[in-house]
Amino acid sequence: MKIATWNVNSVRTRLQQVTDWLQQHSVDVLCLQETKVVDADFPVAAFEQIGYHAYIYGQKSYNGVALLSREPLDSVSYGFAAVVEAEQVGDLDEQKRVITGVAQGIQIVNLYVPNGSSVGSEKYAYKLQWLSLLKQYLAQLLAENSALLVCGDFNIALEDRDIYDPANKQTHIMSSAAERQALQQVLKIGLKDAFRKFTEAEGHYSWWDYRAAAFRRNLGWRIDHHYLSELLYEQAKSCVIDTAPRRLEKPSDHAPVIVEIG
DNA sequence: ATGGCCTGTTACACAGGA
Repeated sequence: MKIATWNVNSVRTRLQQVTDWLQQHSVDVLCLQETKVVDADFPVAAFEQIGYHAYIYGQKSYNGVALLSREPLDSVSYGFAAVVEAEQVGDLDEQKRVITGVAQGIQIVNLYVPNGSSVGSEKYAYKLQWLSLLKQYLAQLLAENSALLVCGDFNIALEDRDIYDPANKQTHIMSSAAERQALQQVLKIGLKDAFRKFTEAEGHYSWWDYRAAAFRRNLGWRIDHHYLSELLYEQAKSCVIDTAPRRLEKPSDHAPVIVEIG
């Protein structure tokens, strides 16, 4: 079973690229982030025409996540509040960043973690608070299903080898100590990085800034991840970043990451 | 040293991204 994650930076702008990619790769489930569209305007038909069911959770202009699946998914739910007590969630579901569903028994969680803007900002505090709630949310899901896959755009590079230049990591968003610690706390419930099961080397990234010819120079960050529960980690067969779509005209700034289970 | 680009909005610059 193949599951992919891809921050497409607007599903409408990237529609042709995403449908082309699906037809070339025929993954079982594709998790999209930054769809940037309200549900009524999501291009559902374009995906149904190529054999995918679409489960969408969007908002106007910003954020937005979706699950595209060859087979219908079971138990699809939207936001933290489907799992965690409402008083714990507070306003953290206002931005549409969390969707989950079950495919062939695997609980697939698709996340768009807040960017955080800059270290010490209000958005940064929001990001850390959001990650704290995420831990509760995932712990509860894992207690109900030991086959848990958590993927998406985490906006965090966990290790220095995940960054082209870690020189300013402490002050840079996506690599500060507090962000890394917050994500480590989440992973402590029993999740492991699928990519690092197969690849130890540095220089593998999933996001490159549009500016300064960053992709051509491979000045990137690995911030899009597949985290697997122990059960699935043992079954993982491969995990690769597909840089081909990043080379196209008008690409997303992120590349898709594909994991194969069982 | 800085910022460089891209998307969506009811826009004709801005916020937000990372």
